[in-house]
Amino acid sequence: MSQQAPVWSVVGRGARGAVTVVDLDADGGELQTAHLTAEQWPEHARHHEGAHRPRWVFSDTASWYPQLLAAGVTVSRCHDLRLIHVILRHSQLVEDPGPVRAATAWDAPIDQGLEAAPDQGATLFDLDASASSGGVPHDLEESLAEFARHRAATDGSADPGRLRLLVAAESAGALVAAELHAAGVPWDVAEHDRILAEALGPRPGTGQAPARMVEAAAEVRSALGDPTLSIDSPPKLLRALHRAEIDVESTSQWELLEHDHPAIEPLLRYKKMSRLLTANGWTWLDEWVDDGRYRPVYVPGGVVTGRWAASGGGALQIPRQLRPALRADEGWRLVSADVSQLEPRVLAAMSGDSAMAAAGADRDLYAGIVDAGVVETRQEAKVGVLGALYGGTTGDSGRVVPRLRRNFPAAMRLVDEAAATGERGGTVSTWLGRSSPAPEAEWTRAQTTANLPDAASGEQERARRAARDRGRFTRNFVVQGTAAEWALSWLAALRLSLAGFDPVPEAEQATPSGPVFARRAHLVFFLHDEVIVHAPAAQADAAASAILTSAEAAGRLLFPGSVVDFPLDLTITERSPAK
DNA sequence: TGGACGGGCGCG
DNA sequence: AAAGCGCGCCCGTCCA
Repeated sequence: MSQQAPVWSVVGRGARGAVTVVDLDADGGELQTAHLTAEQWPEHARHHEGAHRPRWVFSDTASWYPQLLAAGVTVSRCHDLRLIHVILRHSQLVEDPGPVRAATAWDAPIDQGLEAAPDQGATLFDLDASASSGGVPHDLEESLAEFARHRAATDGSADPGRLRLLVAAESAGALVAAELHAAGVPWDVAEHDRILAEALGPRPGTGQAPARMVEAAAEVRSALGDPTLSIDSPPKLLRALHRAEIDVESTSQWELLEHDHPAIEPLLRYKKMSRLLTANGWTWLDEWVDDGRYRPVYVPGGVVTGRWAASGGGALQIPRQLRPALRADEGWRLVSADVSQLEPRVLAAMSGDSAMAAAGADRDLYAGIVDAGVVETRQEAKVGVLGALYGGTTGDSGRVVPRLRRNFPAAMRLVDEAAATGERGGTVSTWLGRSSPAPEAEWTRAQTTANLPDAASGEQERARRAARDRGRFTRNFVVQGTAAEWALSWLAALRLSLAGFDPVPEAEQATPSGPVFARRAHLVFFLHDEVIVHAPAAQADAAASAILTSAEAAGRLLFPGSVVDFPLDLTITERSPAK
């Protein structure tokens, strides 16, 4: 009897760290089962991956995959039950009611337990079988049952094709997130220290402020005539500003900039330094950079729109100022790419707005809007488009949006309708079918009571404001969420492409003791619309091509037949420019 | 003492 | 210059 090749391999944990792998055929029929010890499991995975390339079904990729990576095993594809559950549970494309809608252990909070155990995934086998990390079940029976619910929900959905793309992209993202953490961003500690010293003065002793901050603080106190002022306390600072007759409502930099007073310049300088020191100073360096690698913890699906979040290390907020600290290893290159104006392009594609697509035909969509005669300046175009995406109503944005509405009717109709749906308390969905969360009970209650005949006017106003707030959220949700889907599709294609690169010889490895993919071009950073690949110099051009090809593939996959393209700004450097 | 919360600011 | 969306992190303040 010939052995049928598995399409899916469902992984589950048994007693005392044992692992069971059940292979399924395309219809979910069980083919064979392997019972393994914790020690046997990575080797089994390596062999199984090499022989069959199944789609691995993990209860939670963040719990399973780091161990494989630590053992030098990578996999091509997976299905992340935890992440996909969240999507299917809320998607408007999925039949309702249905088995996947029922409350189960798979509804566990998304980040529980992850923060406690971001490294190496040792937790999964340290815990006994009844416990769970990440809040979701890891045992085989639960995983098989949940996986069957996923397939039923997807197959029976209003659009199985789109949902399958979303499921694959989200799961690929989970693999990428684990691999990014394992790889780490090559980080030049000396350069980081140099930037800090240049901005703040040399590293001070424990409990001491850097010299240049001390100077700036003294200048502020002197200019405000308050020798003991604690500048870090906004209320105290505000009172001191008022005493000096600087009439501001807050201590934020943009408001301070409007005033002319000798205290303003040193104060802004102090704030800038304080921010750098507390967010990315020497303490951050000590805590987050180890052995020349910065390893933030990524949280796929951490944002309701489908964007990733980060937990610890502030991966989403590395200041441009520190970009030069990203430096390729000797003999390696950083291949960086970001998409020009991803969100408006996504809007043009999903709405089929041919005028907006035409405006984006060249690399700069904002310049295209100016060239089309819609607005006078690039700045107006940018502010207007952001206003359209975010729901801006005031200032320049409010003035320009009506012009966009006339010139890009299809695009504007899509976001305007998303906003109207949100204001009514309705649900909107991304292009591939991720749906917005239902309004909170308190929101609904406020809308209901505000509509009663005897509602107070203040109550009505509050309810209207809450409705508009929600409208801006749903307006942006469809675009931000679809952009996230494009970016995940880009990542998914790119990581598979890079996985096909040949390993470089031992002597040229970036991190000889690092994960297996560190021997060839590999992803080291991802931020919404931007990727950085760390590549041996000889593979840099090929990596750049892979990045471009993957972006084209993502566009075709999501928007087949669309004329909208997604141009990249791409650079190959040894050291990341500050931009 | 310790958690919740908001101001402020970095990123897209 | 921000505005209008989405985040995370640090700080000070408030309150139990």
